[in-house]
Amino acid sequence: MKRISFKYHHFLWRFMGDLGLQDFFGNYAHKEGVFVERKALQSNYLPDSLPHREEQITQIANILAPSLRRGRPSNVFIYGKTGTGKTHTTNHVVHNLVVAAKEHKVPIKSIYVNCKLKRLADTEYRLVAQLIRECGGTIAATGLPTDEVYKAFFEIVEEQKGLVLLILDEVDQLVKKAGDEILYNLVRVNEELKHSQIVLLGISNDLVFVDTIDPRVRSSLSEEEVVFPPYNAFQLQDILRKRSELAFKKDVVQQGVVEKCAAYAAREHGDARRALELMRVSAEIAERNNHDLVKLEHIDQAEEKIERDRVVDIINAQPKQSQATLYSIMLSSKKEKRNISTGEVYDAYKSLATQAGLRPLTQRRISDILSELDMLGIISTRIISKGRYGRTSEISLAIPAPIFEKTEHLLAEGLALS
DNA sequence: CGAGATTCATGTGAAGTATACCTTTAGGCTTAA
DNA sequence: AAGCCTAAAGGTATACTTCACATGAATCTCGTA
Repeated sequence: MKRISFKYHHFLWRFMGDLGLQDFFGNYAHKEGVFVERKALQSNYLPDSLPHREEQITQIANILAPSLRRGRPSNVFIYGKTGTGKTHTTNHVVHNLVVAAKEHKVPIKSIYVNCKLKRLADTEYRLVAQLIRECGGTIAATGLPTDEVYKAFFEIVEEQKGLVLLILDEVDQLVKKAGDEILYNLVRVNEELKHSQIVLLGISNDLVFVDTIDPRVRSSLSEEEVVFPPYNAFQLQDILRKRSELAFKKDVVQQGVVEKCAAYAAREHGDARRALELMRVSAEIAERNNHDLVKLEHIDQAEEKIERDRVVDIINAQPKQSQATLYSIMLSSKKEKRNISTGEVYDAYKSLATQAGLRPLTQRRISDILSELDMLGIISTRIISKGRYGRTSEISLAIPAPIFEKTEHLLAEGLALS
């Protein structure tokens, strides 16, 4: 599709516009679907109420409340596994705070950055640059001294003449990659700022994360801590029901679907995001198959689709060299069913790279790429020593077989034809 | 037979290099008074 | 003379390479029972 020239595309569009498209859209609009409000199940949807998180809401609210009297609240550290509502709850509270502040004419601004997003905020420089962008400023993507970027950011903060709430989602990812100096620097800023103050709200999936950072930073970063326990199956059911009521028409969800979605997600440490996604994708599958009832079997299909999409997204986001590495793992693991060693992967990679017109990287670099892929959960590596015959990582794909086929095709296309 | 030394294939840390990009500065050119 | 553009100089972040050392259990060596 992407190879279709503009002219041809244009022609196609007009052709369809005249004959088929109107009908198509017309049918689509009148078609009986299961959704009323699809958005209500999407992961970025912010519901008005967050059930079973009342305690955390009051905790955070209490911590941040002094800001309304122009005091400086403590920095907060928020823990919890993925999908326990950390991000939503925090944003919910902060949003309400900002609204209240506006009413009372107290200057408060909030900045939200997700540190996990690759190439956006995974180094010190990029994080600060992203912070500036969030404030509406512009900054060069590279080339500036880091101090300079900090300075630019401070100036923007200073201009606010008030409180700035800095929400750093998934800080643990950032610190793991870029070190804890960033946090130290941000904390240190407060001493230099005259008219403004910064409050850090760190959100982390990693429960032991705080123990790994510099004690100086630790004491100032986690002045207050809030823990988000996982939802249990009943709470998940409750959440799912509430959202389904918003999202679906009446009586389109088969008995037991909610329970099954909740059970799946509860198995994965109570991940509500996953439960909701499962629900939404199941319904989409049902809808696409022209069913007006979301059935249990759709959930299984949905689960596979979600996993596949996740893998495909990750792979597409990878640079060419990582893709080549992954592809060579796939090729060699297909040849031999046992786990593969680093050396084998590197050999396969070298020939593949030259074949695809890439400059082969060194083994050192491939080793790093492998551990990155491991972190992404696409492969799994385990260092083993084979005694007299050296030490190596046992590498295996962490992708289920049916998804494997699709992605392999994708990689082959992306590499060989470029 | 068993304790310690060897050995292999690679993991891993540190330092160096190439590239791409940034700002500043200086010089040359144009323009307007 | 002032203003603007361009190119070189000087600087940085990032991705990668080079170098060097660390690892850890199967195997080897050699002393001992």
